[in-house]
Amino acid sequence: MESKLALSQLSALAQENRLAVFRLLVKAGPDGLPAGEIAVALDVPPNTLSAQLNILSNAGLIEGARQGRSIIYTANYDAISGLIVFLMEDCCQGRAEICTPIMAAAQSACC
Amino acid sequence: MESKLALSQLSALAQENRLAVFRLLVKAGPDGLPAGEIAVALDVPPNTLSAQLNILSNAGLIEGARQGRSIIYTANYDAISGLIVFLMEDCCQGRAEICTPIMAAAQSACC
DNA sequence: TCCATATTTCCACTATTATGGAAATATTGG
DNA sequence: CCAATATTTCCATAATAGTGGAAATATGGA
Repeated sequence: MESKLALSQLSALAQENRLAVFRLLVKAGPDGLPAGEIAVALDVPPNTLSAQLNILSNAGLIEGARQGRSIIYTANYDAISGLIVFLMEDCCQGRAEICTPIMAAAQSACC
Repeated sequence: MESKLALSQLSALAQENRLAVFRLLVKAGPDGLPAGEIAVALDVPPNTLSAQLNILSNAGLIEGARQGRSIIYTANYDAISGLIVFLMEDCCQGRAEICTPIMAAAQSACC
């Protein structure tokens, strides 16, 4: 069931620190950030952050890769794309006037 | 703080029944559905559903309007638009190659 | 006014989630 | 091998969210 994934992603994002982590990583781009820097940036103890990174990672929203002593986390752009598609997919059953302004707003916010 | 609203919307959507309610109302379109029909469709007791509708409504994702004995709920398309914008807004700081495929996927899922 | 219908509010109980101290694991350099 | 650094896992406690029975409120019709 596809909605299980969407649900886990929404749950993962539905928490202040995790939403901040995700947005930080989205901003950081493909290079990502090490866990320690995220912890400092958000002022969260490393073990607490670790649990939160794990939740985001299990939901597929971020990915971690060890690089030396650090673990570098990056946003998974495909996942957020999939989530947006899931939220939108039944939005315009023949009524393009409903969804066109939504896409236009997203488009202009992005590029 | 704009993220408070986004957080309440993500929390509202991060629950099986509420996500189902929201998607049902998105599909139902501008005419919406009465609370009772939603309760039957999702097989949830009316008082439980009422609490869930309230959470979605407080987050601004749906709106209820009394019509006779029923209360008709409709999806708030502006709210979901705003949430998508919030999740996307810092996604491409000069790197259009990151966000373009995301928007393209959303576009094709929608219209 | 009285009754049936539709939905909500109140409230207590249960379940899930968040948090961070302490200890464990992994890596690099000396 | 040992010490330092980076991060995670384990675990117990605290906080938040979900659930539905029972009663309350709102509306429309006889």
